[in-house]
Amino acid sequence: MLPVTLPGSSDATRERILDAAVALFAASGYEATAVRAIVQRAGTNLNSINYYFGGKLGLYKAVLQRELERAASFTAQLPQPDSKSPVALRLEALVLRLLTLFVSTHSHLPRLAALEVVNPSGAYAAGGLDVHGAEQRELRKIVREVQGDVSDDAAIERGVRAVLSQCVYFMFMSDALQRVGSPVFANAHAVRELAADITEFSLAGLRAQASKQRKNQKTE
Amino acid sequence: MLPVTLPGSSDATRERILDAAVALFAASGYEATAVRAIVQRAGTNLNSINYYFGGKLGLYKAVLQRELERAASFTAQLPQPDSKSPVALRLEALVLRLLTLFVSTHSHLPRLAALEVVNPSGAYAAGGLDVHGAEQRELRKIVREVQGDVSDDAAIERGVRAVLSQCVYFMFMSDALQRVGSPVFANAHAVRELAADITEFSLAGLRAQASKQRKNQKTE
DNA sequence: GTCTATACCCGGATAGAC
DNA sequence: GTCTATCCGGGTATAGAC
Repeated sequence: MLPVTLPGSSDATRERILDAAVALFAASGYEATAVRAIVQRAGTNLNSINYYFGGKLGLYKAVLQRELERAASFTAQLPQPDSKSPVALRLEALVLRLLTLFVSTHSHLPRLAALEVVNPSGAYAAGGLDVHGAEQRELRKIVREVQGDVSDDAAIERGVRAVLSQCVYFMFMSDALQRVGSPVFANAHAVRELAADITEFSLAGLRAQASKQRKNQKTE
Repeated sequence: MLPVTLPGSSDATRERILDAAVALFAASGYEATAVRAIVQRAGTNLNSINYYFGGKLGLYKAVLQRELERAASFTAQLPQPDSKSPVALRLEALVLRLLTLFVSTHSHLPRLAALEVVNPSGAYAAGGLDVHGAEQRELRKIVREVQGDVSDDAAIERGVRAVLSQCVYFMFMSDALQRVGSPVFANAHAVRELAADITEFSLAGLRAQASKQRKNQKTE
């Protein structure tokens, strides 16, 4: 057994490797990044990755884990409205939380996640967005609330998909949009405006879905 | 100069290579697929790729081009409503066209495009969705029409993004959803239902955006 | 225990001989 | 058109220096 992930072996070297690795993995994906490039950027020896993480895959997993933890602790400190607040407010807060996760310029998580969804590396078997399980559960709750009496499981799924897809869009596209030169979200203000817009759009959409459903149920 | 893309050098071998390549590129992406795997699948010699396409990259470009042409000729023969039809119908037809492009199980284009957007290979410089320029232009037109008098450029952008994001979602996610075991769209009927749902949702959303805009303009 | 230098083996792409 | 050789870069294992 190698001293791969022992928390006791905490070193600055380990962190330096992680910092270098997350940037390169995010830039080019798992397969395309060479360990030699990582150690060069980190200023360490070729074997350091093997020593600290047991190999390239171990390093990759450590990178993903650290990014997930950071993102979780970040969203945890975002303002969360009271559960008695009106749905509109709660939805807007949730959308903002999702967008912050997906578009944040200070984290490499969105890029890593996008790469992982499109081209799973096997590091996370069920590579999906189950990462954000808490957010998804809350979204379901809100959708059901807006749909009211007509909400069956299928209707909820449709609503969740409609809202979520508008947010995930930026996870996949923010880099591509930037590349083309489209207006991106530099500051927090722009993100808040976007969240408000998506909320407005989605609330109306959800209600329309529900009223359609109501009509269909009558004719049956 | 090598006889790389000359239409005259048409051979069955060339097509066999293309068929094998598109499947493998779509499965694993450009970098991850080995030339050896392609020729093995095609039943040709190792050097055949070099001979017909001048190299791996040349083959990849040829694959993309062929898929794009096929997709274009396919959507061209989809029913297109009269421009005098009500917006709802035109929007639904457009959404269906987009979804067909993004979710079609008989084409590898969506997967290739998703890979290319997230991880551009340089084969297409402005790697975006400008591919579907015609669809985007029509979408802008419809959005402006729904928004009516309050539509400025920014408002149109917001509307287009909201509708488009719901469709592109499936380009990125359909494989991941399938992997998790979520209900996917096996038949054309399911896709039509989805298109109807997205249209319903989006029409309501667009109108809400417009009325919000109207209110804002008053208070200014 | 932490870091370094080197050697190994594999697989990929391309080019040249036939 | 085909087969073979060559070269390169990849990740990993080993042995040794601090």
